Amino acid sequence: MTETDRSAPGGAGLTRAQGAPTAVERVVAAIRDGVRAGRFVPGQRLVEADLIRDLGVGRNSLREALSRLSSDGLIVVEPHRGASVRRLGRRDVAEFYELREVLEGLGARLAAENIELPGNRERFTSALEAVRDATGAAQMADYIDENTRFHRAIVELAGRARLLELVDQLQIQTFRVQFRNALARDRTGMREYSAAEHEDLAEAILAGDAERAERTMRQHLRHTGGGVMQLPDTDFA
Amino acid sequence: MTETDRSAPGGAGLTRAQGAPTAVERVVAAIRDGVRAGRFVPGQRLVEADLIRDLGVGRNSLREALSRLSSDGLIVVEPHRGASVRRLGRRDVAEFYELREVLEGLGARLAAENIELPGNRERFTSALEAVRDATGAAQMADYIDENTRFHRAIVELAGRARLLELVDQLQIQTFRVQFRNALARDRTGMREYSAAEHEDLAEAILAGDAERAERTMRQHLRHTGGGVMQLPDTDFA
DNA sequence: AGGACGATATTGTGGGACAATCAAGTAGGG
DNA sequence: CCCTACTTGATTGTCCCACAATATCGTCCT
Repeated sequence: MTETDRSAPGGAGLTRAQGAPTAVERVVAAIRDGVRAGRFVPGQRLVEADLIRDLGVGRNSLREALSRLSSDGLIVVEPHRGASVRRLGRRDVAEFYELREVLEGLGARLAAENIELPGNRERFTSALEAVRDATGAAQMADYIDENTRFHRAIVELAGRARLLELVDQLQIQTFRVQFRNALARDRTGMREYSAAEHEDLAEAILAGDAERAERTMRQHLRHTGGGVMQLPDTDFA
Repeated sequence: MTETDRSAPGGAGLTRAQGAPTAVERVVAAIRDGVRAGRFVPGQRLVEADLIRDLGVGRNSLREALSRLSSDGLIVVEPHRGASVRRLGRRDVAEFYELREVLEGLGARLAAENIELPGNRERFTSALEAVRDATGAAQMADYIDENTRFHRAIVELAGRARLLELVDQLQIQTFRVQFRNALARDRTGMREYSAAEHEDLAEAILAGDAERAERTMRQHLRHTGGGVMQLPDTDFA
């Protein structure tokens, strides 16, 4: 029936091998992307029966998918009340940026240390140019998206599987909040500020200066998080 | 049939509310404790049918439990091959300690900042005295256990839910390796060294010196991790 | 109007069935 | 005798159904 579409390179489980990206992961991807894109709004209930009908999967597969999403912190499952898209309060967002600071700070440090490894410099400059181009993109959303990719690329260079997994989870969360208000207040001034910090960061990494890379990354995320925290209450839970 | 025993304060899901510690969590706790205690050895296959029979649950519940454990990184699930207890290589263990360093470093910093909050000082001194007593315990395993509790207590003081969750996961992993060889080589010298670092750490936290608390914690974990990494290959995968 | 009760909706759990896939053992060819 | 291909068995992936447990909400009685 349902064609096994083997796309969805999202960033599934990491302790999981990849042989056939079948079934349950389709649901995980669908809901995750739906939340990211805002089709599922925070607090919205995710009724099993509806999802089964819409996604065309069995209840087992659906429930397992919900379980995984719950582990990732994207949804909340309350006993006998079912799943709902997680609401992010100020406290949550602040904690996420705090964690990103230490984790991506470590990632930047390691990336700088590993910059001489074969292929790494090429991969990094490629990601850097992509985010440079996106600075002038028409849609703020596109910039945020490319920005996320840039940060992720750095952690990839670090070469730590579990670290990458953790950062992925946190990025999705902060991505959500950033995205929510991206369309409304599109302040290109913020982009340029962010872009300038990216250049500093890139310089440090390309120079192999681990210490400076970490410091710059942490500062950058502190600034970004601070900006997000200044948003009005309506953008949170 | 099976009485719902509401013990198991292990540290289940954190985005999950607690109303009735029912069913699936029983399986999670059983397997998690089994792995921790060494009843399930790394690499051992976890066949669904066997677990269903031994634990007396349905396949649905069991599979959901395995899914959660996989998310926590305690087991590995390969498509069409089933679940098995995760094998920890040197690389894995090194990464775990690296992550603990930044995460618990942050935890110690926040704990120092929050030491004046009502009840915190009491809770901390209580945990400190417990680990002091355990330094002279008969069994090395008991010391390791109390040591883990001490570290966890610090992160609890930090007051960050997600951070505590991440640290819990990592502690279980490093706990496994430490525990494996605890019985064989019981070097009390290591305990005393570790205990001395704990005193430094406690002093910093009680003094509210966030900077020093973080530095001391990181140094302590670096030492501990270094010690574990010197173990022979037989203690890893 | 307020509270107790009951109907409805949804989830938690167990069990069964079948296809897909993997692992191993066996038979056939060189 | 060794290597390859096929058959067989074991195990998992997925779906379906049924029933119990629980929450949610509307109704009725006082």
